[in-house]
Amino acid sequence: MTRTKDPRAAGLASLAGLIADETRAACLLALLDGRAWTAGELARRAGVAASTVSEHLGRLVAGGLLAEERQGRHRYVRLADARAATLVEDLAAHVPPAAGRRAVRTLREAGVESAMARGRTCYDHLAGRLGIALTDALISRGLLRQDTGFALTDAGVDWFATTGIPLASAGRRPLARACLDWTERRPHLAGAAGAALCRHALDAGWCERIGSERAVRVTPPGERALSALLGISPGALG
Amino acid sequence: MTRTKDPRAAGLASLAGLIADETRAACLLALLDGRAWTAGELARRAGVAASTVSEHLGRLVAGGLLAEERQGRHRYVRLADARAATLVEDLAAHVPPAAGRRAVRTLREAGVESAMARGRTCYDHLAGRLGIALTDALISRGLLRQDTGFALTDAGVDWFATTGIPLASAGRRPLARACLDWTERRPHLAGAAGAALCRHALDAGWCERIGSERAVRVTPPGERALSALLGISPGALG
DNA sequence: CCCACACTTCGGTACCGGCCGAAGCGTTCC
DNA sequence: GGAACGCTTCGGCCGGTACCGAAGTGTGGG
Repeated sequence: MTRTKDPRAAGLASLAGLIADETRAACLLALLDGRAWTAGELARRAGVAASTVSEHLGRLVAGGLLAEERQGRHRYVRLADARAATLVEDLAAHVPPAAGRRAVRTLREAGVESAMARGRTCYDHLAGRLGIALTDALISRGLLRQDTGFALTDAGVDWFATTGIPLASAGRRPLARACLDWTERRPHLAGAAGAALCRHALDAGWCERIGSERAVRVTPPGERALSALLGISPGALG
Repeated sequence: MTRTKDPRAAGLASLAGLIADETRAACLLALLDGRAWTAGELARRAGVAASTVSEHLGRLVAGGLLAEERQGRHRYVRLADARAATLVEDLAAHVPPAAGRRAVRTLREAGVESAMARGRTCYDHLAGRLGIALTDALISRGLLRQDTGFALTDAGVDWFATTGIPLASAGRRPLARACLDWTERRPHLAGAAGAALCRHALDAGWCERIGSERAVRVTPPGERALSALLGISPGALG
């Protein structure tokens, strides 16, 4: 018999418990790129046996943080929705930066790391120096304001419309939301507008993914478009 | 020798681990009222021995979530800062609502519960129906916008100034932030502006705390002020 | 000066949960 | 059809930790 306890506290504790394991945390961080991973990929990434990660994924799915999709002998898994991604992002943003340091060993690792710092996806929006540059440009042009909160201005809504980026007013998801970048330690545009911008950038060929990682690179046409539409100089993305 | 792991994942897991215990979660939720509690009060609240809660508080302080202050034979403990409060709020907002249900047994409990639903503090800002009414009033008067994010408008900044509520541009804390209310399941005003509004409401006698709980009540002068300044009818707070 | 009180430290217990390897199951490829 | 592959289930091991009561420490009151 368990003593009469607060169910709110129990819910909070069990939710936090889902993330409170290093292996599960590593899976969630990997999945923050917004794409679907197989169980085996996550096991290799986390450095544990396949059987171990299988049990972890079962718990994360049961807890509603992940959605799964079976295809043949593969089990694809991804973050359940934008809410789950926000949860992980928010929590990760509270991790003291000192804990994020990591010794870079090989040249290849250094290359991947600098590409990630330059530009990457963060669930469904753009992050890294690219994300910061976009956010700064939107702010300096009066399309987004960050001084009194975090919201698009009317001019900002117009800009999306005239630029041809559809802003789906999807359900209850906020249009603009701040997401704290962990390499830059500064907020950048997330939410429905951030997702729309990212999708358009990939669709229109402004950016392309590098290899199978979550890093993205700005293409030459993308440089021209960003310069023309937002006055972003290519040097700002170096 | 521990295998080469991601220090980011380790940091995330250990942070979540601080919250991933029902007793610690209960303490954090109790401390969400923004005031300082003694170790004994928290022990009684959580239904565990004093020695148990003592160890938990030690871990929470070491983890940076709580700040402590010793006074004589008492150990006062409170949330370390607005960041820590936001962390707990955010996480609690993701707890499925079904987990929040709780059987109300006594008449006294029902009274406390309805008073809390009417108005309460959430760390340093106002929540409950009172918080929602304030937020709605600010939005309908064009002082706050929620449709494209969450930010004060220029008119909103002016309103605070002319009403005599100082908006300290304190450090990096955002002026306006959305906090999801767990009784109303709707966002209300938090951040520096929410804190300033709450402090002013208590200082000016618009509201007063009920007993030693976190519930607050609107006073008659407060009703007049809220009606005159924001057009909030007393009925909206019923 | 002594007792009551709030809290902490310590020893001990019980339990939960992460991990692995082996075996089992279904899919895909040759 | 058989072999390789990806994943899951199971049993067992191990470490970490939540919990308590009892004893210890320091403060405040009578």
